[in-house]
Amino acid sequence: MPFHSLRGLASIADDRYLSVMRTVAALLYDDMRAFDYGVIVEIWGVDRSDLEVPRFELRLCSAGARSVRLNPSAWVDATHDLSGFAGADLVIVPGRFEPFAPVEPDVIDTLRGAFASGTTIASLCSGAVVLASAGILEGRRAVTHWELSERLFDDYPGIVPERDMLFVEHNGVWTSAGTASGVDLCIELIRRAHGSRVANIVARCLIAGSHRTGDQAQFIKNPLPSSTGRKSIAGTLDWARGRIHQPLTVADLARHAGVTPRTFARNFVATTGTTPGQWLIQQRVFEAQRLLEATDLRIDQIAGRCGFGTSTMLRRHFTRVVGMAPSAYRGAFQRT
DNA sequence: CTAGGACCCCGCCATT
DNA sequence: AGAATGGCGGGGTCCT
Repeated sequence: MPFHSLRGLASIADDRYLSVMRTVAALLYDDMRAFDYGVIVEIWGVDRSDLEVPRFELRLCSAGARSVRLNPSAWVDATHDLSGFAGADLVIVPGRFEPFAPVEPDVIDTLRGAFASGTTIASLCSGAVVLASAGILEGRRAVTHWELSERLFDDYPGIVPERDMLFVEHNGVWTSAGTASGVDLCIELIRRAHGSRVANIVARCLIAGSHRTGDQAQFIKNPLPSSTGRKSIAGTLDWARGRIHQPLTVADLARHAGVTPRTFARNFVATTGTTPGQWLIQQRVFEAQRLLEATDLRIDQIAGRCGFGTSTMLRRHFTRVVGMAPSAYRGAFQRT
């Protein structure tokens, strides 16, 4: 199965391109989080070509190609030294348990070089500190684990701080809040490069929720569906997804749930981490992605079927959420 | 692109 | 008291 080429498609607000992404270089260094290592290997290191997922070349790069010590304790062998960053489509920097400990100058230089050459760069958890110390986050929106936010943003005032996000992208640089949200970030990277169909397959393999978007809060007060109301939030979400082609409003959802809009919105945020209106838009965009990939419907027909009244509305929200226009998305990902 | 009306979101407070 | 709810206002976003 050929790779879809994204060359020539602009990422958000920048001329940096998310290229085809088949070579992924991960930084290995001492004290790195075993979980982050696991995420990287699980996402890009497992051959799922039998499920029509592109095969990736995963390079595990450390200074001098030395073995590194994971935390909690394990040793991992590198496959490349730092020259493995060259020519990669994505460089990914995992977190450490001592995030502010100094990093070898070679690593910083190599990261800067990769960034300067236009490579997409992503950090997991406290890996954002390494990006910051390389100057890569200067002037960019970034997020990190909530326990590190204050110090990171104090130490590097040039960063545009984001706090209530799971992950964020700014001009080809991606940062994620930590641990589990790294999975969400990695799946989103795959979605951008290979489409939501492939991303959903990978998410399914990981038994991960494939629809956690970056703009959700890091804290979800009540992660289990509350059944205290007449009908659960989850039930209302299913109901709404089943009629996403209709012009639903937040008031409609509240009515279905049997509570006032104020209470509904409050419970909704506590349960899902996002607001009802944003969730609706997100669901409509998901449906639009599905239709763009799987059908030949015109853009205005798709707008009607996913609940956007007009193609203008579809284009506006789609571009904001996905990072490219609907037509470009179809050109890259439509199954023929 | 702009305008203005509808809708959404959130803090605040009273009520249950 | 403490928790959950619902009403209200205004500032922001969305939509026609």
